[in-house]
Amino acid sequence: MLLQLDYKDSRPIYEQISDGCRKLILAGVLAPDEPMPSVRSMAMELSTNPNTVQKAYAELERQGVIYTVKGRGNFVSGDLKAPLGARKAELREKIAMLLKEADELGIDRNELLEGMVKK
Amino acid sequence: MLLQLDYKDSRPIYEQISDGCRKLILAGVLAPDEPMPSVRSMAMELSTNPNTVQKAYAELERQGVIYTVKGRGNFVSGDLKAPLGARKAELREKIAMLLKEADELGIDRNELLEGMVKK
Amino acid sequence: MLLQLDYKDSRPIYEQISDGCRKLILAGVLAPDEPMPSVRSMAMELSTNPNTVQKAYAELERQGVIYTVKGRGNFVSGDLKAPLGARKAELREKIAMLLKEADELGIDRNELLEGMVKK
Amino acid sequence: MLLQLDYKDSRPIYEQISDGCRKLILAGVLAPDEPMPSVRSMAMELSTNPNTVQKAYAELERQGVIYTVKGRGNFVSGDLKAPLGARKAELREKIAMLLKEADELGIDRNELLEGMVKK
DNA sequence: GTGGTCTAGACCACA
DNA sequence: GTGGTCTAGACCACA
Repeated sequence: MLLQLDYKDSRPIYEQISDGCRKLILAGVLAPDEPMPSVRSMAMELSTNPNTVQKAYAELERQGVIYTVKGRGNFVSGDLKAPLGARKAELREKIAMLLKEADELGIDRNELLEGMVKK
Repeated sequence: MLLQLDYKDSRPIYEQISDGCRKLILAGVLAPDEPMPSVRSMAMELSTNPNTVQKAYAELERQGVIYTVKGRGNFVSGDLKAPLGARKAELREKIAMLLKEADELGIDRNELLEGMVKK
Repeated sequence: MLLQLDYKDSRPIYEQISDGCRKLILAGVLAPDEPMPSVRSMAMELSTNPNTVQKAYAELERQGVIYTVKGRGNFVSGDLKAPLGARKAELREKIAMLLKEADELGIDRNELLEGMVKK
Repeated sequence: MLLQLDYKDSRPIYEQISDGCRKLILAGVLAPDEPMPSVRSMAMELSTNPNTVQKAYAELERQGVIYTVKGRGNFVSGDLKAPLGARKAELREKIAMLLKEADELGIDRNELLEGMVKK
């Protein structure tokens, strides 16, 4: 796995793990039905506690990004349309809030996005 | 003050207060050198702990948005150019990160910003 | 609180707690915006670990039955329509599955429900 | 066999197998004294662990649904009255519990069963 | 081997 | 005071 924990990050460790995995999975780096690293092995790799990884995986399962088979492990979800759509909606909402604040500060949206988006 | 606390907001109370005040001040709703509501009165108004308002004000002072005069209270900064510029840079950086994630998920930037920005 | 843990129950403790609380709340025993017992106090009362109660409360928050205010505690949700509706749908689905199995075994639905429902 | 495992099902694999087989047998799809698929072949067919199928068969034997002849295999019970009656009682009890919860939530039983039972 | 639950206890941010 | 995170470690069911 290509995950890197950052102790300066304000997000808790379990969230860095779930966010990182979700990103990799939704980006297609991990294929559907492929097994995730086991809770224990990922904990070893990241030098963290298995409970912390478990919490991250539980969140991913809740989001529909992975599924758990008892006694066998965790696997990348077969259908990622829903979680991908959900994430897209989240990104849109976050950007909308930031742009709204810019409006209130009198900052022009196009100026704020200068160089970030092709017109 | 036109502040409204939202307990479903994931941000802690003190941050909602400092974010809200900064927004109002940078948007020009509160004029430079005007006095801020006292810590006590704002705590009363928001039904929250004075320590919490204190923490919010400390953050605003750190950002240069307000200044404190011992024994007299807190006042809106006379020169808001620096904090306004800093906030603008923050907004840009946050949006950039969100757009980068969208790229990685294969979401087109223009599609993501659909209806949020005039072309 | 009127909660009783049952160690013979196959459900894990945290689920007994969340199920029990949800039942009490949705039944109207606890009023909206009333504070839940603190994580620590409920753990004491049930002679269980605070982490276990926390897990139960996290589940209730996810279901929209309670909301958490950092540093203040957990409170009964103000609007219980959604979780009540969700629970009703769950009950319907469970009953439907049981009735479907009865059909397959050749058991008449009306006979199975004998004495449980007024015609 | 017409069994289908569902990894999204919350029941463990062995229980899905025993539930599924019991359903087929009690519904008359498999005739009394007919041989069950061997543990090995069913494990192959379901791509699961033989231990898991073994556990499912043990459960079915305990319930009187099948019987085991050492060295020869597992066979559908000759007399299914007892297990059928037991299952019916189980279904009744489960439904009764769900209806009781509905009562406590103020949901009308007839409304909950809407469309599921002829009056 | 796998994940799931639970405990005891520490430490933190927040109000 | 409150909840949130994390660790270390035990024990269990399941495959």
